[in-house]
Amino acid sequence: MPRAATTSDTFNAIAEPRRRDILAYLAPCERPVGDIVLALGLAQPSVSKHLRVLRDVGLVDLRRDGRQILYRTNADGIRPLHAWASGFQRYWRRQLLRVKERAERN
Amino acid sequence: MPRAATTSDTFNAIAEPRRRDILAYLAPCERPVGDIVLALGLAQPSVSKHLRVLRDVGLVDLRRDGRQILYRTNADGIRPLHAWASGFQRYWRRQLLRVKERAERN
DNA sequence: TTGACATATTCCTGTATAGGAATATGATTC
DNA sequence: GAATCATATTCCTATACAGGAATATGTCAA
Repeated sequence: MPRAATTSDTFNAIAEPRRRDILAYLAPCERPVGDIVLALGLAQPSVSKHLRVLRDVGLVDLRRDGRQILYRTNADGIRPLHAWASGFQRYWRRQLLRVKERAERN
Repeated sequence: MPRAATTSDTFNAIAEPRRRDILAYLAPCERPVGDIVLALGLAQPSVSKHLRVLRDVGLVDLRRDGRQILYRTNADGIRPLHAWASGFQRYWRRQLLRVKERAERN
């Protein structure tokens, strides 16, 4: 079996560096596709396809405005990722504590 | 071009659900490979290969103990992921604030 | 309606897998 | 050293996919 489908898994969606770039670019405020194309220097179809994936997993929302389509990040979509990473924090603390203790013992 | 290599990118490494399972299992304390195999019900070669990837991107460390090899999560390896996700938090707050304001206005 | 603009969707291809099976490496005990 | 236990590494195959090119869809203006 190959890798899991990007469309079904948020983690796979953000595995692609360009999609992370797009998310970062959209984070401050919503933008039309054309702006993303110019800002990141990617081909328009490529951007559209990445946006499609991000949309399928709920990482971005869109809204039509005349000829343009404005995209924006979706807080709820990103939250699970943050939650997952945060879940390890208490273990990090424990690890850091251990390191500290070892240092003090010597 | 296909997706980026799992070995070069932390995000790709955690894109695989089984690797996330392994990380979660290792988070509380270090474990030999055999324990992971039993706990997650995966084939031994499969686990070894996943551990290889996790190791290459610095998400886990290992230590030999006789015949066994004990693996443990590496806090420093996971921190960048958490940092990335956290970077969006201030925008989430802004979004949540907007939602709240709209609600109060109505 | 015709054209121009903005974005989305095929179609095609090379590539990096993930899993299974078989095998190799390494360490321990007798 | 031989047998055994624990883990790693090939080799093979099917598959999802990212990018490029071409095309389709949808919207506005004249």
